[in-house]
Amino acid sequence: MGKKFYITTAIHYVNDLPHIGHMYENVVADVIARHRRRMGDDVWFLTGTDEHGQKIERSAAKEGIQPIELADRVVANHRQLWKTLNISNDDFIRTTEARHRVGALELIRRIQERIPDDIYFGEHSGWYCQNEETFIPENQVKDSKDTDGHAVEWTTEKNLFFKLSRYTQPLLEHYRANPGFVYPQTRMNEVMSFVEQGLKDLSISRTSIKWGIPFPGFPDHVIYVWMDALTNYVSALGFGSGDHEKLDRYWPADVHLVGKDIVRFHAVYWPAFLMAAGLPLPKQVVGHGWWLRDQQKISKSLGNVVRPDNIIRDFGPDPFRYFVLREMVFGQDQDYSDEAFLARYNADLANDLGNTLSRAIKMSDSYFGGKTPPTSCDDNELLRASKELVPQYLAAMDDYAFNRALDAAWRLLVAINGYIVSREPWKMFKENGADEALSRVIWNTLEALRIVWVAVAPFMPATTREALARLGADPDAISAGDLEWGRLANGVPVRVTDPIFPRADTAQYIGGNKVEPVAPQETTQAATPDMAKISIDQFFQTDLRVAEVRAAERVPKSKKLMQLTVFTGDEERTIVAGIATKYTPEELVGRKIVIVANLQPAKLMGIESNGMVLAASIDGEPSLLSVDPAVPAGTKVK
RNA sequence: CGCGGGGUGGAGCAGUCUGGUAGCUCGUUGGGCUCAUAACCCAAAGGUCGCAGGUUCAAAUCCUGCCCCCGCAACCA
Repeated sequence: MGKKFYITTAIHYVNDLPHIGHMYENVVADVIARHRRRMGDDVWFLTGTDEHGQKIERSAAKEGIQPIELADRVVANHRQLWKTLNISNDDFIRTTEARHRVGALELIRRIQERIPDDIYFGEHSGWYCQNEETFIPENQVKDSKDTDGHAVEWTTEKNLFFKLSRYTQPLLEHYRANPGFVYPQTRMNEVMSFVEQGLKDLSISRTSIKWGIPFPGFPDHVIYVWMDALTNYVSALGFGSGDHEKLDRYWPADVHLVGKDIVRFHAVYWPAFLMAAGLPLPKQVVGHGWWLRDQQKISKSLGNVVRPDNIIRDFGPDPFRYFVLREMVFGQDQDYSDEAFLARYNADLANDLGNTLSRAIKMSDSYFGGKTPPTSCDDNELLRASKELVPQYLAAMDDYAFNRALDAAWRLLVAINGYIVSREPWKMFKENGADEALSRVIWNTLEALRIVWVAVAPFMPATTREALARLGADPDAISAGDLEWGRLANGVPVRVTDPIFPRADTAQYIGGNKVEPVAPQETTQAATPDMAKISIDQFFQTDLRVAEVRAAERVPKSKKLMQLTVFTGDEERTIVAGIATKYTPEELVGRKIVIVANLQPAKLMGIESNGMVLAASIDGEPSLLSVDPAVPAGTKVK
């Protein structure tokens, strides 16, 4: 066995089905794993699921089932998807498994044993929502209410804390000594500037959540998020179990592959925990970018979640795997669309890779009786091209620059097509039959193509097997050595059959099969039938009035806010409204609008707002309600 | 001075770390080929690489300043 290589994805949260972002992460990890394996490494590839916490608890309660039942169901989906996508993980860890609980408890025990005051009982204060039984982040609290309108109160809870502050310097030293610890570089910079500001101690338990691992010695507390979730990377190797064979072999991890949003937790919290427990740190945290939809972040709340199930169903896993790795510059964000997929599918896979396979095999089949040509060739332009491009390909793979790696392979493909046209084998055959010169030309074509497919193998494992078999090559010969020139045997059968990537009719496909992402749910359109009906008395509690805008100015530094001075018939008052994206101060002054006059005052960007202007909102674009200019200010609206 | 990403031919993007003829896909135009999946090959048109300075023999690439766009965060009572 070669040197060990341990790679992990983040564990995915089971409150929902996986979307393209999860798929991408696991495919990237899989490509790296497959590549390392064939380079001779002893690879261990871990993925899994994060299953504890409030959201699961609540979703399960909503369905009237136990959290574990919900988790089991969603996990089955995850596992099925990874199977469908041909993800070659060696293990799958669930945070609800006994082995994980054992590992998490062991981590805490080791920290307590080594540095007793690194975990201490202290106070955590914040806005607590009774209804949701949780602390609400400061930025989601307005007027003692959270975003769902539930009352919150400033609460102090006694919690277990981890003395993260102590690790500010050790972490910085580690970063300086290991500049490649976080990749790409921009993420490293972010992490460093975050840590340089000084770290605060971390709350690592909750009493408000029941669905979790009980904190040792504090039966009312469960281990909170990161102290629980991050431990999966060692608990999956048997940490704390007594059987440390895998742990000894594979830890520390070579790569933690995660989304850029959680790089911080993997590059700060996790190494700090490990330092405290006296365990070696992972070698590298690699942050990938996000798939966007129409330039927007994909999120459940926006309702624009992309699940390219139709693409995978209709084209199989390999084209999808190819697409996400070819299209995205590793580390950056990238927009997803079915159209972009189809464009690449047709151009790269059908026209280039697939069609070249067809034409090469067909020629060998007709000229050489269904077999590869009898004569090889060890000096020609395709050989030289492959000698130049294969090292570029390998270097790009090492840099996680998958787009460049694939580009190198495709340049060889372009060379092959150019070579075919320049030699005109069909003419050679017509003039001189299947002579040695023709044999060399066709063999070169097949051999170069074989190398292209070997290069593509980690990306499209299933299709590669098929293609190599058609070429008369060994379907399993995809190791690094198989990228070398000269391995295709003479006189072995080739297989002419249907196109390996049939062209897709883009217009037809988009028209017929496209699954549009769910339209954003506009909160202002929430007039659903199940919305509780109110009495007319309740309605009249709202004091709606016509008001005249006397003055308007943008709130400095604010994108949306406009400060209005309005006349309500008896007084002037200040209202701050989020309409600056649509209206200019000039067009507002003098306008008659409708306001809610008896609203509690609120401060927005430091300005007190007394009331609310009414506006219809389309995709966040406000359109003010207005009345006939003749209606005097102060008129009641009902 | 909140954090980050981006501005490269009509569209979408590489290239920027490690300066040295500006590249890919799609689209457009003309030609070639008929082995192949209306595929493939060649050629052409089309770019002041956001702007302005600077460093350099040489800048898309390095430095400084500025402008614009997009996320996140902070505010759409």
